Amino acid sequence: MPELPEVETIRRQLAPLLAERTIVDAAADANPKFTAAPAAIGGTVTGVDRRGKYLLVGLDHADGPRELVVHLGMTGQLGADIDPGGPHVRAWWGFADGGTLGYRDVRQFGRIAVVPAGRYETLGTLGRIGPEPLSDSFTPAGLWEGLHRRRARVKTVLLGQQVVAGVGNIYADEALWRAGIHPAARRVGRERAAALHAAIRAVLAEGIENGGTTLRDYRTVTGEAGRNQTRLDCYGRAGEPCRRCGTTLRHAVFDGRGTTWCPACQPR
DNA sequence: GTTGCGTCCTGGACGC
DNA sequence: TGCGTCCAGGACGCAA
Repeated sequence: MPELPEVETIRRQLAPLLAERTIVDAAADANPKFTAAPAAIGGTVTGVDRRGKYLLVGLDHADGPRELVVHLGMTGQLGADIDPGGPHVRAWWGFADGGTLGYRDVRQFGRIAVVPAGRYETLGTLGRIGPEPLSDSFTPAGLWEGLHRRRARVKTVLLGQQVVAGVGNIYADEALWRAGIHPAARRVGRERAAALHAAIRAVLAEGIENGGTTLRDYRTVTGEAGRNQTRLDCYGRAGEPCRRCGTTLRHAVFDGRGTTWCPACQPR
């Protein structure tokens, strides 16, 4: 399930692969989530950026600068070696030099859009997305204010993308474990918000350093698995002893999301 | 405006 | 071995 570290890993591989190439052909699945892919035809790639979990491919186009926006959802994969006619391929783009870029997505939770550059207001979450967690715009005070305004569970707020961008289920569990905060807490003080701020940055930075977390579907552009899954302290370890205190980690569903936490280190 | 639940979607795991 | 059921979760729609 691609979160910020996985998407950033893909972005870093994709940028040199797509640089200055012109899209001359494309096709998409009938699912409306993907039908926008051909709107990139005619564009020359100017760069590959990322915002939260969204990949932003800049395009120099005759009708003005555009952006190809790709969200990988749960099982989305991008790759030059993805056969456009292969199973679960929802879209592909062909380049003037003859190569292709395929988008495969088994569960179809991803989505593709093409918009005028920088115009994200029609894209729901991306139009309201919060600060990049590894940038200076994400501060302990800003996180505290974002949490303080809300009465939802702290983990639900993190997953909402409006207080901080790019955090998904895995890294939310990991960051809350590191900060010692119960995932269902509805109030977080300034001190604990600062600890959570540091934890979010740390787990995401480590995730990027390790090339992302592969639990099942995630693969880089070159088809490799990430290495971060061996470093997880909390997510997916329910029933096992906490690495900090030895207490058995618990699992429950909060707001529809499977959640693992340590009842001793993360008291309610 | 906020919160929380249901839905989409499919392969794998599991039980019988 | 084969079948049915459950589970995973990001984003979005909708009701309260």
